[in-house]
Amino acid sequence: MGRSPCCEKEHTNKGAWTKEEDQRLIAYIRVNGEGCWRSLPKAAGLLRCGKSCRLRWMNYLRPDLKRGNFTDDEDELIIRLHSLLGNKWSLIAGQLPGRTDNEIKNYWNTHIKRKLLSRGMDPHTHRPLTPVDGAAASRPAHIAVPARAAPPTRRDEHGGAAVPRPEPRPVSGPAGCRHADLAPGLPLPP
DNA sequence: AATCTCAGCAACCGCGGGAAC
DNA sequence: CGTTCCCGCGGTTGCTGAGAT
Repeated sequence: MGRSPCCEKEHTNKGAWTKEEDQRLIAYIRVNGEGCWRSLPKAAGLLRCGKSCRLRWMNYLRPDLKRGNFTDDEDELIIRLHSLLGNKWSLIAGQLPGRTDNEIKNYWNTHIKRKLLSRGMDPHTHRPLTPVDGAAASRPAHIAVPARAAPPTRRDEHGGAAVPRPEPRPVSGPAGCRHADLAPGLPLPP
């Protein structure tokens, strides 16, 4: 019943991606487009599970990714969307072209949380932390406000897995797979 | 100069929804 | 109609490098 036999998890690599793996994945998707992640690794000659390939492509290799510091506008938009949607990172990412849910999630946890706390706002409820005045006064002691200048350190190397960003290039749609792309966008409230 | 601490980020894990048999 | 499987999402982990001591 059901479908054909499923993904064998043995004989798959884990951890950081190598340049060669990246290039194989890019090359395959350039030709065949996104989608059918389960069969992709085998077809592309990768010893990875489809899930891992999808993640790598979506979060790092996609040509339309921005890969840079978030602007103040983006910050504010993320904060606003988070107050409306909660931790629906994929929905929030849908409103920020070139940004991924994983990137936004990481950015939220490392930067925006602190930003809100320094304003005296609860990052979860988006309400003032306590009735008492002053942001710093109400900040929990264990939560540090930007301890460092937080320079825009974008480690393009991670375990030697980084690869030069591929030049932007339209990718053909899912080749025969059922799922559609993420909905184009949510109507933003006034 | 060496060591320690912590921020930042890529990648993994587990689960739920929904489509394919 | 029930079962199986794929896809995508959110949460978490672990590694790396920069700053502090």
